[in-house]
Formats: sequence, structure tokens, C-alpha cells
Amino acid sequence: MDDQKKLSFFEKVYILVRMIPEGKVASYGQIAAYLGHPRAARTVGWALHGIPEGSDVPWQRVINNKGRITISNVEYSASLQRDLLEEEGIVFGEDDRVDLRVYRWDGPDWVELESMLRGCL
DNA sequence: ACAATGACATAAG
DNA sequence: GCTTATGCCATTG
Repeated sequence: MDDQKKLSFFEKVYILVRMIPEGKVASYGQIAAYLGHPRAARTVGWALHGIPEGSDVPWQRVINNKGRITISNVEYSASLQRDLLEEEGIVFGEDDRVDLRVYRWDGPDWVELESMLRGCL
């Protein structure tokens, strides 16, 4: 437990987001909490902001805690994100919100996460 | 080390 | 329900 501390928060965020299964969504605060920083939701959002095109990180599955898309990026627009999520079977409500009670990600498999963290080094 | 930044979260009006 | 204000936290210049 003293070897993989070199990974930046950003890298951990990427790894964790990659583990989100198709058809599920997670909030920024949720991701941060799983990484051990329950208040670092903003940092998670910033991490996703720096994702390069063609990355295997399903950034579209990360939304805010209200089940709504809060994005300000010009490259990746909210419309695009909604479209991508709908393709995965996620249905948006009339308020452009998803039902977190149904689509909220249960969380990572800690064994898998640990393996991923080591493998990424 | 300090100030600014940002795809959040929560409380208050 | 929406808008505004405040708090949080890692990264960057």
C-alpha cells in the first residue's frame, strides 16, 4: 500500500470512470468518494475536462448528483452526452434528468480497482 | 507558497 | 424548481 501512491487524482478518476458499466451513471461526488475524497467532486469534473478525444474513458456516464448534465465544455456538449447515454439505454425524464434510483452505479469492485491501480503503474 | 481555476454539492432566498 | 452564494479540493501558473 505504499507503492501506488504516485498516481495523481486525475489518473485515479480515469481508472474509476473506465469501470462504470454500460447503462449506468455515476455522480462526480460519487467518484470522488470512492477515491477517498468525498468532497473533491469539483476536482473530478476538472479531471474529466482534460480527457483527450478517443480516450477509452466513458466520460458521458459521469453526471451531477441530481441526475442532470452540468457541462460547460465546447468540445463535448451536453447534447452529445445525452445522446450517448440514450444510446446505452438510459432514459431521460422531462426535466432532462435520469432516474438515479435506477441508473446509479453501485460502485466499483474493490478487488478489480486495486488490480487496475497496480496494472496502470 | 499563494491565487486562480473548474464538467460539483449543498443550503438559502 | 430555479438562481445565487458559499464551501471543497486537486491541479496549474
